Order: sequence, then structure tokens, then C-alpha cells
Amino acid sequence: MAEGKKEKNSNEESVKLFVGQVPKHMNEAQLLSMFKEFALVDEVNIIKDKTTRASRGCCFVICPSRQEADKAVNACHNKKTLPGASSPLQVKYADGELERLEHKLFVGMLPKNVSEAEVSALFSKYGIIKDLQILRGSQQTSKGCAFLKYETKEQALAALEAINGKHKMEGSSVPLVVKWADTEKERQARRAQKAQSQASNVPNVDSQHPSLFGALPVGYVPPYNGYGYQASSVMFALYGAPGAYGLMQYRLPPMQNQHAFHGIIPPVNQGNAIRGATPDLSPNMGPRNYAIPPASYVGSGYPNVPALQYPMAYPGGMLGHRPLSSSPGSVTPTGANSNSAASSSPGTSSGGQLEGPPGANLFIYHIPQDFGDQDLANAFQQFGRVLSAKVFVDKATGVSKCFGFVSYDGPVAAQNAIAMMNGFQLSGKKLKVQLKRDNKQNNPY
DNA sequence: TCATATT
Repeated sequence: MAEGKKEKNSNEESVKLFVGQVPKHMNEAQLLSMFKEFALVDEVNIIKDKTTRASRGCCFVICPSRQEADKAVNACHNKKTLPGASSPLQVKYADGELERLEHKLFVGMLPKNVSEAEVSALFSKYGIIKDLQILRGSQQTSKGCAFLKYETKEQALAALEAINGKHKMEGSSVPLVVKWADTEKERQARRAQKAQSQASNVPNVDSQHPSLFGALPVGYVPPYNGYGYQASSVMFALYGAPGAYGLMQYRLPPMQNQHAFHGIIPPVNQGNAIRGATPDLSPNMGPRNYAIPPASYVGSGYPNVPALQYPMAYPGGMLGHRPLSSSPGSVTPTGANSNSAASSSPGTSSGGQLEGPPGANLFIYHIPQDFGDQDLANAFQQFGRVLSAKVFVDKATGVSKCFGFVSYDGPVAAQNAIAMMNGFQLSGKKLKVQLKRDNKQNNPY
């Protein structure tokens, strides 16, 4: 259906919108015709999973101008819910688009006594200044740099090329620095860099515990974890709760995963707590998964972590609802069967947002701050097959919002989880565990 | 405090 002039969209004028709450079954043609009712649209690109190519439930919409983009936003954002979506369409400028349209420059090496007016006078020669601020400290003292926005990219570029490294302000011996301002993404990357370099200031395990560290595979290089910092579970065992290391997420090397110990297994089942291959381990496995060589923990108790404080070892074993248990002689003295430990449930997922059937999805609040998806899954897997477990985190900081979801494959597990876990005290707060609100009304478009 | 997903 996409006919008409389809000029290349790298056009400076065109604007990219991000659209969320797009049902995964919709295709680009359908979305295009929908958005065309409200604005000129050049293109729709569904955002797909890199490997499965399945829709991720969102798309980009390219509009030929800012005006058209605004029309689409105003007409659609939070205004309509597509059939199958749980909440209204989210339509906004894609990440980086606003910045791209701002033509923002950074000016460095400003003498501290230079005022806005003086900077403005200089830069106005190259175009219309839409915004200008000198960065200042607590006493309003200049930090010697400024941000500056022009009306057009051409003006900004002209100023950059004319002034950067060439123009010296009166009384200054060094020329001004003029660059494109960092984008939000660049700043985030920088923050992450910094956080990482701080995180690597942890005690040196090698030198302090050479024998234990030496138990790791020789020459083994753990996979990159996205933070440039490798932590071994042995370190966790030595130093206690990894939450002390801040926001970092840790990933265990695959070899160690083979022995990953999932914290909520009753003692009597220790023998089962050594997992075999663990296809269900998320690559984002949270810090509370301890890979401990069997000899290190059998008979020596558990790592001292919150995950172990659940109402798991119920001496009457009334918790033992185990849909997955093939239970060949799996009834143990505690009643909690071996499934939790031996589970090979390939469907268990902690990352995705798979929903279970009605009545099988839980909303959980007051989750401990340092819990991740996998921790949540671990905490709730004893009540049934966990289809997904998700702790929500702040997009910018990665800090947990302390609420999340657990989905089971059936309502019985959910009810058991509510019965056992609602009000359960964890890290000083009582979990609130209730059925997730059902958002799925039938929505027209 | 109820599934937020940025090729």
C-alpha cells in the first residue's frame, strides 16, 4: 500500500516517532494506514527481536516534518488502545530525535568572567540563538562552559567551524572549544563507564584468597557482562550479598551455571539443588544466583542471602504444589518435592513478559530493592511453574522500583503464592502479593 | 503500586 513519493528518509526534516503498545500481530502496512489517518507518514518500521524477528510490540514512524509528527502524537498518544494491547498507544519522539532537532552545541574554555550576553554577541553572528546557558556552580560562578542552541543545523555548524579552536575571547590565551553537545545516550554511556570503573574497585580476590580463586577454570574468560566487570560467584560467597556492590548485574560464566544453586531449596533437598544444564537461566541472572561448587556448600549451610529467608522449608510441606513434578518418588520429608531443584522446565522465563491465563498473574509490591527478575522467579517458583517474573527498574538508573509481576501457568499456583507470600516479610518490608489487574478490555479502533 | 518496548 505504500505508494506515492518515497523519498529517502534520511532527510533532515523528517522526524522519527517511537510508538509503544503496538500489538505484536500487527504489520507495518496496517500501522501505516492507521497513522495516515492523522498525519503524513513516510514509513513505519516495526521493532523486532534481533533473533526471532518477532515484533517487540513497538515501532518507529517516520513523518516528513515536525509538524506532521506532532499531529500524529497529538492524535494518537494515549488516545487509542489497539485491539490486543493492554494500554493506550504511546507515541513520542524517538530517543535522540529531540536532541537531533535542537542543534545543541557545547562551548568550552570560556573565561569565567564572560557573561551570557558576551557569548550571545559572538555566536549570534552565525545564526539565531534559541537558547544559551553558561554552566554555573553554587555561587553562580561560571564553570567556563556553556550550552547553546541554534535555530538550524546549518547555523550551528557554521558557528562550530568558525569558532572551534580559532576564536579567543578577549583576555583569553586559549581558543574556545565548540562541539556538538553530547546526546543523552552518550551521557548514559559515560555514566555507565564511570559506575563500572568504581565497581571494579572491589577488594582483590586474587591476592587475598588465592586458593579459592584458583578453583576457577584456568584461563577461563567469562563472557562480557555489559559492564566490563567480571565477578565470580566465588567472590559473592566470600564477600556476602553482592547487593553491596551497588547496581551492577552479574552474570555467571556458563561453566559455573552447571552448578548454579538456587537459593530457596529446603535443606533436605540439598542433594537436588545442584542443577544440571540450566537452559532456563536468564543471561541477566540477578546477583542472587550463586554458583557454588558442591563441596563448598554441602554441609556448610547456605550463603547468607535474603533469598534463603523465604517460607520455603515448611515442615509440613503444605507448599508442595508442583505441577511439573514427574515425581518419581519425589515426595520428600519436607513435602517440598525435588522439582524446584531438579526442574528442567525449559519454559521458565524471568525476562519476558509472558502472561499466564486469567487468574494466574500476580502483581507484587515491596520487593526488596536488590531483587532482580531471577530472584523473583526463585522466590515464587515453589508454588508452580513460573512463566515469567519481572521486576521493574527505572529506565535511566536501573534501580528497582520494587514492584513486579510473576505469571504462572494456572490460577492454583497463583492462589497458593498469594496465600503464602502475601504479607511475608522480606528485607524489613512485607510483600504485597495480589492478582494482577486485568487490563484487557476489548478496545475499539 | 499493575507488563516501558528505542531497529
